[in-house]
Amino acid sequence: MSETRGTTPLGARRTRQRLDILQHLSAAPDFISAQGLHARLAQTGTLVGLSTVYRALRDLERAEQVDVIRSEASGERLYRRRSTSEHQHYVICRRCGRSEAVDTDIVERWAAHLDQLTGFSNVTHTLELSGECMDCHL
Amino acid sequence: MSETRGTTPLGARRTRQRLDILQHLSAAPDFISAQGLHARLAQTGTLVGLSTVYRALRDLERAEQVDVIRSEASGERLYRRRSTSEHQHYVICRRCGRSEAVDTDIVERWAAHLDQLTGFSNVTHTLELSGECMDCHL
DNA sequence: ACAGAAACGACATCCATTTTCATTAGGGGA
DNA sequence: TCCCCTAATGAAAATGGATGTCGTTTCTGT
Ligand SMILES: [Mn+2]
Ligand SMILES: [Mn+2]
Ligand SMILES: [Zn+2]
Ligand SMILES: [Zn+2]
Repeated sequence: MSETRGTTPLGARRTRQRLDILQHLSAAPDFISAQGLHARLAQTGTLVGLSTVYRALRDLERAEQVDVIRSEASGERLYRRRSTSEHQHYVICRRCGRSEAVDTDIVERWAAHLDQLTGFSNVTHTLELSGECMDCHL
Repeated sequence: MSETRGTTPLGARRTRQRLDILQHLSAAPDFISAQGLHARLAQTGTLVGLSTVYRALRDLERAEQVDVIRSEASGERLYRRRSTSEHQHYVICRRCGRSEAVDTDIVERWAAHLDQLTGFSNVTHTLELSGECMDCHL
């Protein structure tokens, strides 16, 4: 009882749609929106409802399986499958969307002291970096 | 010719609405949304169209007169008049919205090297901090 | 196989922000 | 000061990402 079987990770059922979504998300090299992912799935003949894509991404976010940013350009939330168990920060190319993980140890260490520095408790941070990748810069 | 008179800052006309908006925004101690500001103006009998508030805030943002964050809770963009000429980062209380400027020199210096560290050009950053202020923490 | 619950998906709805467009009113120049 | 051009305004409609609804489908443990 209260046994966590490898077959049922976190109360999440394993449906054809969830698998397809996770697979296509993992295959995407960069951040992608719910709608973009839905379009990709459709292209390859994988029929998944848009609502389902939104829900699956929301659940993946809760399970901390993805990093999320907000596109300044389109206003969409963009998702990327995490490579490590820890959250990461990325530089995203403003032009083509290419993303690259950045070493933010310095910032993380600084952030860890914020509770003392600010008088606020349970301080969390959001850090997004954008620039122009070498291919797009001129 | 091509003379920049003090009377015409940046092609922006000085209307009653713009002045009221800037005044009320400056009076607000914390971050406030377009709709919140619009409501505040209405309360004090200052009639300004909601579109006008949105437009004025957009222009203030372009002129770098305000710092902007995105409320995770309401999804709104929140604005705060800048006290200095440089951009700032803040800790915002998740519960009551109180905001406090934070010294981010360390991060700023780190960010200045990102072009070399990442291979991206013109790297800009977004940093948002949220926590619970002393009044709200239990 | 069965039953209860979770997931689907087409569609409706929400809601912040933008756009439209007719009207108003700044402000530089004469 | 008066004119004119044009930016600014605002009511209303449109946009668009995201979430809610609800009847149907599909898991999964027993
Ligand atoms: Mn971090
Ligand atoms: Mn900064
Ligand atoms: Zn690029
Ligand atoms: Zn508080």
